[in-house]
Amino acid sequence: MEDVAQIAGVSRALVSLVMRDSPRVSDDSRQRVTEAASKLGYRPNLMARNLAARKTMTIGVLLNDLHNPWFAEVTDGIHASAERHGYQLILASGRRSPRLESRALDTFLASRVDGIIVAGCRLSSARLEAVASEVALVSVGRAFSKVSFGSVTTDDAHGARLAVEHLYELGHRRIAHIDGGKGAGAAPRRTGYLRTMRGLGLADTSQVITGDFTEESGAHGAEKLLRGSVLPTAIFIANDLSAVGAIDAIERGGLVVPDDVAIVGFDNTALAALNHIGLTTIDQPRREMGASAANMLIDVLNDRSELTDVLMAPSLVVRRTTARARQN
Amino acid sequence: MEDVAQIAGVSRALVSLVMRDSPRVSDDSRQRVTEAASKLGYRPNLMARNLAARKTMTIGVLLNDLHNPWFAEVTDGIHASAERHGYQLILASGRRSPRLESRALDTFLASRVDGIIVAGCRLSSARLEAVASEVALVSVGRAFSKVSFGSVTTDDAHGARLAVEHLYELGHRRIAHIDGGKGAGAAPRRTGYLRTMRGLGLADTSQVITGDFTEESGAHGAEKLLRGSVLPTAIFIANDLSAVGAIDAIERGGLVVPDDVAIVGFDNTALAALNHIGLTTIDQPRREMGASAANMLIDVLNDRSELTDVLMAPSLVVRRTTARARQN
DNA sequence: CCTCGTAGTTAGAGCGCTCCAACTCTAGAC
DNA sequence: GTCTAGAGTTGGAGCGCTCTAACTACGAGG
Repeated sequence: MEDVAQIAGVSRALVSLVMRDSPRVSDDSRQRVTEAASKLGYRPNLMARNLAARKTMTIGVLLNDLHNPWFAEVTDGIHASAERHGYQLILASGRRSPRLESRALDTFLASRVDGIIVAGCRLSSARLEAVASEVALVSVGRAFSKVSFGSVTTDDAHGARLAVEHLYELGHRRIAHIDGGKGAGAAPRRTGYLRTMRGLGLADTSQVITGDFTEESGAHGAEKLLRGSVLPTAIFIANDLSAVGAIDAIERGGLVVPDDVAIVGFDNTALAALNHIGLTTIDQPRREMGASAANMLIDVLNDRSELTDVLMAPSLVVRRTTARARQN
Repeated sequence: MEDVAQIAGVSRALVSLVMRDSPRVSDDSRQRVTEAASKLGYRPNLMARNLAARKTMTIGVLLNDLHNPWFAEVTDGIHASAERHGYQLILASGRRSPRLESRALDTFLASRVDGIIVAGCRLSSARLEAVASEVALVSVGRAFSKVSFGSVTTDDAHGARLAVEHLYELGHRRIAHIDGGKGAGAAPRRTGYLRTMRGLGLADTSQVITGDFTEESGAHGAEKLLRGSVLPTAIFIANDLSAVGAIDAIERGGLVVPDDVAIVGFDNTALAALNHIGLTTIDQPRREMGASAANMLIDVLNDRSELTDVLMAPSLVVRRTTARARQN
């Protein structure tokens, strides 16, 4: 920086101003500095800058699992919002391990990020609260009750309701559910299903099979249903991956989707959209969730608002795995 | 840090040594410092540390597309190796845009990362070379000829050969190829296909349809083949996603996979492994590629070796979209 | 009893930047 | 011609750490 200043014939402070795009620099000086900088291949040192400025303009984003496209889309939303407001992103993957997640958060804190967004985080409420006491934090995809950080989640119960009502309107009455066990969002989807069934007067035909969001659990769940005495005419399944497993099991069992059994998934991942699969499913506005989380965080960082809990509305996406129920 | 030193009754420098796990500290002092630190909630400032130490022990990882699971697995490999050697990772997503990729690299340089790994990067050789002149760089998934940085890639041509030979051994003779156009790795896969066909004396029945690695292009390619006068009995397709599109088109055309047309994909993504799809494909050792790239980089950073070009061996994964050719 | 080596510790000079207060220099108002 | 405002610029004091070289004990060796 010193050298750039010397070549441009100005002071170090002026170079700093130019580098930060300050408006209080004459065009003449600006150009001289810019030229000197590029001639020397000078590039401001971010660490020194952040250290001196006492802020980093970066947001730490902790992704639970890079393998799940859900996170990619949430990140897209975060990215868009952060970029618009001039914030940098630094990503870290927890690789499904709470230990790694915790360590990544420590790194964020040590790097003095201005704020943190955790997506699908498995960490305990207490741990997150400890982190949130040092820096603003927003959780997306998982809600926490009365805590010191914000959250953005989908209304899973409502999504379940959309799925069941869609099937009901198609004439289905025996609607089963393969759930996601203890996974994130599984509980509200399950209770949403049960409550809607009850509301429609179908309480006595409702049936929940335990699953765990994997393809295999979907297949097992479907097989279990196929073996039952009364076959359901439709199955609402807690996520797309499980739904694909279920479809597979059903077809192997010699039945046809959607003619014999209609299927509704959850998440609307790219998987569901594949033509070969064409899964009817419940969409979560993932990009918007990411953007909303980032906006909330940035607003808080600039003292424009408080951290809150945002609930997003899911929506039904009809494809080819649901059809009108046959008379039977 | 000053406060911690005071409470522990030692000097600032000693606190620094304790924080860095230096062995030249007595157990007594170490404990006193540790206690004082946790009492004060003190956490070393990474920026200040890196600034003073003139190294960051972090590797910047540029991922081209978070949506593609290929990158997640490569990252897993990088992560494992980096962790073992005490390096941090900072991830950035280029979101398929060369502009964003370039900007992410600038951020890495400004952050003074010790090294950079780019995965599936779309940037020009010249741009990467400019970056590589400032800091060690390794490219994974895309090879460059005689340049100043390392690379780790799969032997795509060999993979293509495995695919074609597999089909040949099953009795197929009319084997078409739907390629990946200008995408990364598409060219060697195409030439590998052509060369193998020629080697097997099938030059006159070889046929290349242009694609672009998307599902749609696979479907279009298959439709084009279906409209042809002589239907191939097998198709080798440049990646799994396109292969799924092709299967879809073939089934919509009233034909059966693999009985009427056998299909081989490339990449062995999770998609291929789905039971509902069961795609025969060519596997790339993605984790190993990531680990290899990280190892190479770290070795170079510690002056243990030079940057080189590593070629990984792909392998055939047989599932249910290939079968013995019918007599016809 | 006096060196000598070693483990443990320390002061102080940076690392490369931002920010503040103060300064200089026009140009317009009177 | 003086005064003032504001634009443009400057020096210097940090930001929170590491690192070097030097210093202090303290027991072993002569």
